[in-house]
Amino acid sequence: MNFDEQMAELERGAHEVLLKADLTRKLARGKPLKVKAGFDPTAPDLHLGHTVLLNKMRQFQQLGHEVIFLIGDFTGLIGDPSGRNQTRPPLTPEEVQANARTYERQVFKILDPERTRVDFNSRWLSPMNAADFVRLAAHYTVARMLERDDFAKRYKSGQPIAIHEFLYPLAQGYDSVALQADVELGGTDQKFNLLVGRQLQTAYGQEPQVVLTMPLLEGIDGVNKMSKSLGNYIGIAEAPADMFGKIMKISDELMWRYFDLLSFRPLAELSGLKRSVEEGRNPRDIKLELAKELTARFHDAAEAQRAEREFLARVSERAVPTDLPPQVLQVDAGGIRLPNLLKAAGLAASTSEATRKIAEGAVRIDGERLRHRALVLHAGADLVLQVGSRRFTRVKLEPEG
RNA sequence: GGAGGGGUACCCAAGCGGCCAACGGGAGCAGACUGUAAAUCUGCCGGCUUACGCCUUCGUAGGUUCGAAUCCUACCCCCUCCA
Repeated sequence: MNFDEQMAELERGAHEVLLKADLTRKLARGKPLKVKAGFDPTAPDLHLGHTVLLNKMRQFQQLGHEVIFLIGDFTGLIGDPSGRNQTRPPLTPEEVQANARTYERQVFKILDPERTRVDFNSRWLSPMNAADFVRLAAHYTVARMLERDDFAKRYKSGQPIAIHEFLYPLAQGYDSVALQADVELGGTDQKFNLLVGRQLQTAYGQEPQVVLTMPLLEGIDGVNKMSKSLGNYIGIAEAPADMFGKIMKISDELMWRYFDLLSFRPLAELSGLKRSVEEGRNPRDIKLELAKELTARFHDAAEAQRAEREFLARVSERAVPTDLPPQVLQVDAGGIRLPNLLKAAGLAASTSEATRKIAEGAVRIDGERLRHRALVLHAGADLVLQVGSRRFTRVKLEPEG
């Protein structure tokens, strides 16, 4: 890969590169760069949104650079002011370690463990004393701090800004100093913090890092950024069938966004796919490719194949899945009424909801629609229950006792 | 420290003695449509009940009343303004 191709690859999908000239210069030296990205210590449950950044880190690795996966266990104590999350309960060292292990398990599906250094910023921030912090704070001005969007807004509208909130960008910026980072990656919402790093590095006599921001991935609703609390996420630890199904559920438009930010396919191939849809190819087939690629990444190719087959059978041909693990439920001699069974099987939150779903025609038994709410099932039955088109479960009824 | 405003279901938000399980919007779920979706239209959206009805819910605890989310008292919490 020549130099220009390398630059193009690194800029792919990026929202901004500051300064590009710095990156060019650093790369031109031909030495591996130290590439840093910070992660919150509290949320080890990664979803596809997080992987946008990881994918970029992976690219750097593939080009031979050193990636530092930095867990912000110290900054986690402060809490990034941009979030509305107020004061967080401090994590114990044991919790931080446990979360770190969870991270590693998930992250190495994308990153190369050989070329990843996992570090914790408490390593250099905890030993700092008050005087050290005063010296650090002296390198930045209030005026510059107030340039930050949310600070500016709050200041203007008279909303409180706690002093300690200023420490977050400073501490994060100091991480770059401590690591002597060449590049820091982050979401667009991190831009300010990343730039503080540049400033502080200069103040500490270092060459400033390159800041590369990645866009925030929209969740499966296609509107809000992907987040667990909004429930519009696809977790990377989800079962193949769930992951596949969720990806297939996104809109055609959003699909291209996912291709850009999540797929490892070369740009040329993507434009080929786009063209083929414009020429009349069914977008569904392209979406299947995306679902397969991502499912294979977090599981494996065989599982992805299987998920695809099941998806096609279930959704396109409306078939009932064949090899569901049965749930065994005990019923007494009088049997169990359908709404209660749906609740017991976990397909409805309450019998009231189950009753409604039956009335709506959403409930099927062995693929057959059923509108009879008073139906009673007895021990010995072995059937597949279904609510809507996607939720299935197989139950076996056994006599009580 | 003083003055005022407010806490309603997953979220926003009406209601201000009975017609309130509580308007409306969003989210969600389902049905129709489809290319799987999206968009659109329709329905549902507290729990229990073989449907007759019953039970719990409007910050918390009491009270007034035949009857309260709505009135009274105390308490808790949030916000705004002034100092």
